[in-house]
Amino acid sequence: MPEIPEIAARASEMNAELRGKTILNLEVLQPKCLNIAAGDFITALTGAELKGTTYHGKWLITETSQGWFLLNLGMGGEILLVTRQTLPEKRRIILDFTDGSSLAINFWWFGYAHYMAADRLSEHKMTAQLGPNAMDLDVDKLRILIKSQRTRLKTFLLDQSKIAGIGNAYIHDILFLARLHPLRPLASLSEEEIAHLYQGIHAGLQPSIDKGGAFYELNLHGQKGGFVLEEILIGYKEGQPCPVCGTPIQKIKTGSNSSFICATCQVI
DNA sequence: TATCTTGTTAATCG
DNA sequence: ACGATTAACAAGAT
Repeated sequence: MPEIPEIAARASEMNAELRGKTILNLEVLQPKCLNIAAGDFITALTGAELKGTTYHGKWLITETSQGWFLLNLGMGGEILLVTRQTLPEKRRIILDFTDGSSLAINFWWFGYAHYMAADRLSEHKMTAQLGPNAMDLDVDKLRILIKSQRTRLKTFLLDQSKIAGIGNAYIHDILFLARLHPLRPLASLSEEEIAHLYQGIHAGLQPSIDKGGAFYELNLHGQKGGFVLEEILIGYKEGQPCPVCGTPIQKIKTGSNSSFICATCQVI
């Protein structure tokens, strides 16, 4: 479940370690994750030199000498810098570089590997529709976004077209830190509560950003992120005591997904 | 075996 | 048009 902390770490690693590598050839083991035919994808990127990598929401965006390479790891996956001799068992796309290294990309379930021509990045719908990165929002922009919506808080935070990069893993702690219930109607939030939400987004994401993402995702060298289970406050801790008041943490249904809350600290 | 899970889009209904 | 809900899609763990 890569969200902002994991994606930011991957972008930084790719930016530092892949820049300057030239693609010798590509192997596509799962054509359905592409946005164009596999043959066209391979033709487009063969011979391309990788440049910088940035991210927008859950998308990794790499500039190459022959256009854009965009990756979305979906519900989780690995981007491993290996060689043909050390290929991981699970891979869906492989980029072989002229220096003998290879990039093996896997999604554990859904994911996307897209190509856009150099002058057509703005036509890539899935990234063009994204809102600002969660950590780039200031409290005034957040207030304006909230005023224009009438849904519930959790739905809003997960809507990538409003705020990009928050997923259903970090959101439990973000809402707990803000002392807000996931089902709160947006329109009922006070100015003070919006300020708490802003602080919750930062306080919930920053520790993991500082540690290269969560333990359940791997970096380019197969090492786990430094943000460990013990640092998660209430997410996935059903039945354990709330760290603030001791009330057992509850798992509740919020629409089609689940949320972990402290029913004492987070009142609707 | 049946159910659950991290993402995103599309279709539908009110 | 908007919000809510559901299904679908390429798996894997329990």
